[in-house]
This record gives sequence, C-alpha cells and structure tokens, in this order.
Amino acid sequence: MAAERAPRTKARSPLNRERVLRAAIRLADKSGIESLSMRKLGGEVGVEAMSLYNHVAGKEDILDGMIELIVGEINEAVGATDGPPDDWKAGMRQDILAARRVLLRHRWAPDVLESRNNFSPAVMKYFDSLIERFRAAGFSMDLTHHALHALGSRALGFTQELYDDSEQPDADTVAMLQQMSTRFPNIVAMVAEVSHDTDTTLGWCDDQFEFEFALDLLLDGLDRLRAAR
Amino acid sequence: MAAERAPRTKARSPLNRERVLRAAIRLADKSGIESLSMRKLGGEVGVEAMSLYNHVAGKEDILDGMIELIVGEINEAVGATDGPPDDWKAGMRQDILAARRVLLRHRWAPDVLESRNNFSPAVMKYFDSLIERFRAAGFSMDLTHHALHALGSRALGFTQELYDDSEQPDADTVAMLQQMSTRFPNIVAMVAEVSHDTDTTLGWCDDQFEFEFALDLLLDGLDRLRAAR
DNA sequence: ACCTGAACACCGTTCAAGT
DNA sequence: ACCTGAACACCGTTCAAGT
Repeated sequence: MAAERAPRTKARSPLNRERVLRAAIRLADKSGIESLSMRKLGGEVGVEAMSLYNHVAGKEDILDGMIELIVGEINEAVGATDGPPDDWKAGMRQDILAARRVLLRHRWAPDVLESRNNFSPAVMKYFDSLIERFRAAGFSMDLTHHALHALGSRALGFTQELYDDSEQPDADTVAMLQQMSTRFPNIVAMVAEVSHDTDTTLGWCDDQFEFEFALDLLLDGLDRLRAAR
Repeated sequence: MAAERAPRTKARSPLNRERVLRAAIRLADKSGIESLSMRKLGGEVGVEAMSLYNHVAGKEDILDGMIELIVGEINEAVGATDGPPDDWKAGMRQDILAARRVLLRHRWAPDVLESRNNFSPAVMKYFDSLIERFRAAGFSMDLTHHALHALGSRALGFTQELYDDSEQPDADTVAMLQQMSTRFPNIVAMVAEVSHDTDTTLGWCDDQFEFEFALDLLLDGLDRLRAAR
C-alpha cells in the first residue's frame, strides 16, 4: 500500500541459486567449461568467489545444477514433439535429434554429463520417458535395458568424438601426419576419398550426418530384435 | 675392458622419458588420473617436479605419452590374434575385445583418450589396421568411414558410460531416488525387473555383456549395409 | 646435462570478521 | 542473512642458480 514506487524494477535482483547457475551457463557457453572458475563466476555476478557458497554447495553442485537446467530445456523440447505414436522409430529419432539441438547450443554439456553420475530429476525424467516409449513399442524390459546401454550418450543426443574438428592440429601434428603417409596408407586413402572440400587435414566429417547414420543403424537393429521377439 | 665391475646393475637407472611415463601409468593405475600431478609424479621417481621438464615437455606431453604406450600394448594384443580372415565380423570382434581387455587394466585411459585428439603413431596404426580390415571385407571407403564414426570409442574397446557403477551414490542420492519412485515409474520397474542380485540401487549392469551386445548390434547392422552394397 | 628452490599465476575451499 | 579479505592447500610452469 505505502511506497508504490516500483518494487518490481529493482536495479539488480538479489543473488540466488538460479542466477548463479544461469551465469555459469552463460560463462561456459562463451568461454568453455575449462574457464569456469569460482573466482570468474563471482566476477560475472558482481560478487567475490566466497559469496557463491551462500547459494550453492560448491563447484560440483554448480555443475550438477547447470546440467539440470540444460536437460530441463531438453525435456521441454522433447515434450513438444509428440506426433503419431504409430512409428516408434520415427518418434524416438525426432526426440533424440531435438535433444541434440539443445546440446549443440551448449558445447560443454556433453563433457560435464559424462563426468558425473546423473541422478538429477531432469535426467531421470528424460530416461523415464524413453523407457516408456520403448515399452509402448513392444520392447521387453530386458531389451529396453540393453537398448539404453547400446544408445549410451546418443540417447541424450550426443557422442563423445575421439577426434574433434573444432580444434585444429598444430604445426607439429600436421608435419608428423604428412611424414606418416607411407606408414598409414589406409588412413591416407580414406581421407583422400572421403573428404569433400579442399581442407585436407581435418574438418571433413559431417558430424550431424554421422550422428544420424549411427542412430539409424542402432534403431534399425533394435527394431529387428524387437520384431524377432 | 677396465673396471668390469657390473656397469649393468646400476642402483638406479638414470631418469628418462620412458621411465617418467611408466611411473605416470603406475601412479594412474593405482590412484586414478585425477591424482596424477607433476609433484606426485616427481616423488614417484625420486626427483623434484621441476626436473621432469628435462625429459617431457609438460603434463600434456605426459598424457600423450601414456596413451601412446597403452595403445602400443593394444596393438601387440591385436596383432597376436589374426585367425582366419573368412569372417570379418568374428575377426574384428576378437580384436576389439582384446583392446578392451588392455583398457580394463588401465581404467583412466578412456578418459584421457576422449580428452584429446589422438594423432599418435600407435593410435594411427590401430585405425589404419581397422580400415584395412573393413576394406578387405568389401566395405566401400564411404561405408568404412561411417562405420568408424558409428563404432566411435567402441572401436578401441571402451564406452564412456553415463552411469558408473564403481562409485556408489551417496546417502542423499539414495534418499532422493527412493523419494522419486512414484515420479519415475518406468525406471523403477526396469531396475526391479532387470536387476539380478540383491543389490538394489546400482552395480546391476553387466558392462561386458552390454558392451558385446551393442558391438554385435553395430557389426550386424554394418554387415547388412555392406551386403546391400 | 641434469637437478633444485623460490616464485608466479592460478585453483577450490575454510574461517573469522564484518554489516 | 549475506558478503568480504586473508589464508590454506593445492595446481602447472618459469627461471635463475647450482653442480
């Protein structure tokens, strides 16, 4: 009643867990997960590093919280796309690719997901829905369980690649590779034949195509096992 | 000629790159990769941390060198098992499972492998042989390339699991999981039906079985694509 | 040629002290 | 209730100094 003057437009909302986590995600999106430190994160929200401990338990808690928010995003994206359930493969494919699109906006998330055991509600909900899908399609519990292991991180929309196009090999590596041409003729032949553009050393793999290729390979195989009872 | 007295049995061989890397592997095998620091590694070989820089370029170089030695082990194990090449699936399966047995003795190796681009000679040789196998079995270059992506880290004998049985969930996590039973009925049902032993929470997955299940799923699928030309 | 001690620029986290 | 400064116990790495 008294002092109506804009309590909504406070110059800066007070610090809380959510704001800390949002800032952590912003920082990781921008500079990579390796440059996410308590001191830098404190700077991002305008506070000393030690003050963060008033809102989160520690760095592990921050990483867990970041994942929780990202997978929350995934769950929303997945929930939005429930088409006709007549084709289980098409439906699951659609969901997994939707999850992938979210993760492509947060390149650090796969690394963090793989570095910890994921028992957060959001991740549990995602897998619970996935199991439900398999069951509805006629998969036995055993086969559903094997299917989840076979899909692995692909169930969440990502694969941890052994070779990363994004970071270019340094000069030493390039020189070594050229020297090795005679020792590894099959690799050289494959790169030569498969690479499309003029860039000869790396960046010649279409990650999205390869992801879908392997995903379809697995879904087709699983469907065959399902049909075989 | 002079002083025949045992120059072979020197009390301690002088430090060199190989001894540093062997010590690093020993330390990682024993205590995990996260406790491999320059100072501890120096202690392991009886020298201050700073002296290590006389033999290796830095920590990244040490990690690369460790991988090089481990994959060298894999190449030996794989080379030993060349049976009849009439069945490409059986041969490749045998090789990949041999690689897996080496990695199971060095549990830190998968993490390190995934954390860097692997252009070391040993890794190149491994993949060169794998490509050769695919080609000999009649795979096109394109399909070989897709096959390598589809196998991913499984080609080297490991998968990065999203859930790790080895580290037990803490009390908080267990409590939370029990609370969640009603929210995630499908997960609860799957765990209940699939778990064999009395241990209800975790450790109920047979990693080796799941690895072989997914490997066979992929190899069967690839064989079908090969036969379809 | 190899090793050392001190130092630098970072970490995550604890704690007593402020308001 | 929230924030701070100093401190602790660690990192990887550089550098001048020793032998």
